[in-house]
Amino acid sequence: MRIATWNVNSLNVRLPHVLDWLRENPVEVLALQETKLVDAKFPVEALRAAGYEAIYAGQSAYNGVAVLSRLPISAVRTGLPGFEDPQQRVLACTIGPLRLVNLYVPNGQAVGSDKYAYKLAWLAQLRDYLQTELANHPQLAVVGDFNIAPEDRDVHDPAAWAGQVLCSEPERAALGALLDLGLRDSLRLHEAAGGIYSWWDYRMQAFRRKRGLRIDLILVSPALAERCVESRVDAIPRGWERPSDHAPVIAGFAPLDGV
DNA sequence: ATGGTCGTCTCACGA
Repeated sequence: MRIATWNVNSLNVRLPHVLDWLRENPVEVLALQETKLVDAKFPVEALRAAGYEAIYAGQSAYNGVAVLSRLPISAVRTGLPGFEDPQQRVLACTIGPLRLVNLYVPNGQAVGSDKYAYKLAWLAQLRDYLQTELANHPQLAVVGDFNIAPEDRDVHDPAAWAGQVLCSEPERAALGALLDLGLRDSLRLHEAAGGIYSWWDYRMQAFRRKRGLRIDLILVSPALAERCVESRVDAIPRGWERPSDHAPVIAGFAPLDGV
């Protein structure tokens, strides 16, 4: 089973890329962030024709998360329990033996800003939620745009980014608290090298200059980590015409235990 | 050269 996550920065604009990518990479599950679509405008039919069922939690203009799956989806929930929020950033579901939590973590704008405080509060609530999900679902994957580069090897210029939003110590500590639950960063199960990124700013020709950050992650529970045989970023779509600023991340698993 | 680009609810804001 292969799963993937991709911040598409408007599914309205990026639907052709998603369909093209799925033709080449027919993963069982694709989690999307920043769909920026109200639910009434979600392209259910185009995705069904491509072989994918969809669930989605959208809003106008900002945020929005969705899960596409070749297999039936059940036990759907949106949002963080105990955290009232009109921003659509969390979508959890069960697909066969897999429990999936799809996240669009707040960006945080700048260290010290109101949005940064919201990000840290959100991440603290997320930790409690994931503790519960992990207790209920041993085969748990937590995927999405985390808007945090875990370590300096995930940053093209760590000195320039030191202390900045996406790299600050409180953000990394909040991510560390998720890892302390027992979740593992799947890419690091297989790859120790730096220079692997999933997001490149649209400005300054950052992609051409290889100036990126790895902020899109697939975290896996211990039972999934044992079965994880592959995890990588597919940077190719970032080079397509009119791309998202993020690339898809893929993880592959040996057959999972049935539910 | 202290910006530079995208997407959207577009002359402003969020990322």
